[in-house]
Amino acid sequence: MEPEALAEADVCFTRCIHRDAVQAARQEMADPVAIAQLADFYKLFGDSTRIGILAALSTGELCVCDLCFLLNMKQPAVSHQLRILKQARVVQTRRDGKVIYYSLSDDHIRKVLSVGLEHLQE
Amino acid sequence: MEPEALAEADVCFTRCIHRDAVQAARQEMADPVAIAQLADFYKLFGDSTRIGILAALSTGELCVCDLCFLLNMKQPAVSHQLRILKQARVVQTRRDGKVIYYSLSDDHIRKVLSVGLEHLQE
DNA sequence: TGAACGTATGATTAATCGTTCATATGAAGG
DNA sequence: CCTTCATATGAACGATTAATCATACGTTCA
Repeated sequence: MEPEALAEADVCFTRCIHRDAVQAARQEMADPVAIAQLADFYKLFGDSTRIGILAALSTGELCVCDLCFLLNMKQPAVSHQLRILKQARVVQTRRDGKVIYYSLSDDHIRKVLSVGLEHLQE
Repeated sequence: MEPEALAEADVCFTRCIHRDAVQAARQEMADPVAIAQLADFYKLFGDSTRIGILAALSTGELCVCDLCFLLNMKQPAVSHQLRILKQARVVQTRRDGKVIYYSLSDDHIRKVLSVGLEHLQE
């Protein structure tokens, strides 16, 4: 028994497989690593708190407390999400004395937001 | 005490608030409803299984079992995710006898995928 | 109509994730 | 230095969610 047939039976006990279409998809689509990275990237946008933060920062830099006030959230909650966004290099920081200003690190982020908003108002 | 000051103290006990920047952000950024919708939309892309399905379907229509085989997943898992994607009108179906073919419902979806992939390979 | 097959659904479990409280860090000013 | 203030961090809890198993549905064909 060849390995492909084994894997096939392993996931679904059926013979309805369009091998040509599957083969084509396998070649055309992004590799699994890119898929996983893409999911991780979009996961950042899949939370209303973080989207709120990003939408706010898309209008200009803000400090942590601005975001707390604007989004009506507690400070640790905001800081935790900012940490996630910063680790993913989606936002960047600038320090001025005791205040730390956050801003979008990339214009790509702004584009992702706008593409999503476009889709919603089709 | 005016209501704004009350809300302010409620979320963070600090006075570091740039009222002009917050005010500007509040006017420029999308309304909270749109923000929530946007998060729900991107949540669909924030899972590697669903992104895998969408990436596969971006190459053409496939049946459930094709996706099982291609992504090496069990059939109920695929069906559950397809159900979520269909409810969100991200994919659509076509029936041919016993087989149900899934495809992307919209070219916007393809664009979202490509914008994300662009960002990753900067 | 009854068997076979592709797909959908329900309940359950396991793991992920965001918020919260409490506390720590680190810079500025007296 | 010692306090104040803006922000960060850690632990714990609660909620969401995806995979799994078992089973139901609906179409086709003999």
